[in-house]
Amino acid sequence: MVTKKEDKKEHIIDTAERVFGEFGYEGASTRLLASEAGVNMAMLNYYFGSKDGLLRAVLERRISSMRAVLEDIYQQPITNWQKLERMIEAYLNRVLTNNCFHRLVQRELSLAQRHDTADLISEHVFLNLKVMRQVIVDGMADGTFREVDAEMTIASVIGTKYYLLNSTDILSRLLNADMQDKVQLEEVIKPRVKKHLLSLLKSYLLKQNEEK
Amino acid sequence: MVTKKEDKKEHIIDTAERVFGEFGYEGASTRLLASEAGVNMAMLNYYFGSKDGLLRAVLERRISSMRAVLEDIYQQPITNWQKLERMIEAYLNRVLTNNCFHRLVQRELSLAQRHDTADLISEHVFLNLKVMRQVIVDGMADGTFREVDAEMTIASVIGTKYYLLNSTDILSRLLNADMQDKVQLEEVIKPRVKKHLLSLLKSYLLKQNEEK
DNA sequence: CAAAGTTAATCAATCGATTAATTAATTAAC
DNA sequence: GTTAATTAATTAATCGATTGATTAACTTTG
Repeated sequence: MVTKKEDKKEHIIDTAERVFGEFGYEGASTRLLASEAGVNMAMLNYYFGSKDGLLRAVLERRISSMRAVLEDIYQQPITNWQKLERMIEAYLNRVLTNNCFHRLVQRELSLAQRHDTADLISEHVFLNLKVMRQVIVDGMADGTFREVDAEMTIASVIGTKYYLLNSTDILSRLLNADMQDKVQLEEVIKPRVKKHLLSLLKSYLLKQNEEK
Repeated sequence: MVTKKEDKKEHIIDTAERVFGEFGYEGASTRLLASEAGVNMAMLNYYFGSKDGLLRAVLERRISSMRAVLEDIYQQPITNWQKLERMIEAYLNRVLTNNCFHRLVQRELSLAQRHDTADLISEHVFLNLKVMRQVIVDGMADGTFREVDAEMTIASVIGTKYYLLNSTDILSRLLNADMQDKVQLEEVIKPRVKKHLLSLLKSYLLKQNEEK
């Protein structure tokens, strides 16, 4: 039964995603990874070859799907503002739901001395950013958006989300909400970020933001 | 001669700040830290007690001064917009210049399983954010700012800088500039971020942003 | 009974930390 | 001032613990 083996692999990857996210790559020992997943330590090497292979498996599982979503939105026959709206919403859902994963990604990217895996992510993330930038560039070209620094605007959008994600502790205090709590995150924080980002971008990008 | 000893300690802290920033806390071994600083490994424990003590020394050196700067700006007899302007400029100068340090701080804060030192930073950063938030709250109270989500607005400002700092590699490609290069960072990136953030906040916060 | 899956035991390497011995710097004695 | 005594600074060697990885034996599966 292939299913059972694949289920086990999936379970290990699930666990590793969380443990890597909580402890960092260096901080998560193979023994910890194994015991958290409830398997023998040797199984990690049996399935993934090495600790690095496990990290790669964690990354590759999620890495490509995000761009597919963005590309799909980009192709839709809607206004550039609507595209931006949907992209932000899609990104927000991804990032805040699979928060362990995105924390892991962000942390590994921030290391100057990186693993080979970092380049793997780097390329994919870069392409994601380019799609989002293109929407802003298109919007400026067709005259619906003001002339802004497209790249920096993207950086502000993504930066807001990553900051929320990676400084959970501090922001929980500032926002008066427990961001560790999945329910609060989903029902309070997420709508709040969404509203904020859209309102921020609306007043910055859209020319006709006086009438409403 | 006390100076010589203190110079040596300072040199070790300087080096540790960079190495921790590049490799992460777990990734930077005591042997590496020592050899990069050009001292015997035992000297680290002699001066700082432990690896953790060295990290604490790195953090404590910079941690308190930022708030002093912000508090000073907050007390000045200027408009809230001007306060915000100056705070952003001050923050930007700090963060982009001592980038290794701020990368280190952010990375340690993003770990769910943290060192005691993380709480030390957490408190200070939180207080910094509160001061900046207060400026926005004040501005809304005196009617010069629109009614916005003050906490989220702060998150966007800090988040922008955070993202620039921690995804250097990707953003260098997106911005078409080498952010590792100190000169370009100082003369190209910094003014560009500054202009972007101020222009973004201006259109979002200030009511009279039509005339100019 | 052959292949895949799983285990406990163990590998060398590296981790942070400490030791005891040595050198340099400071202080005290005269 | 010179020298002896005392403290501080520095070194190489080594500590036990833990790291990622591998082995060989064992169990399950098809």
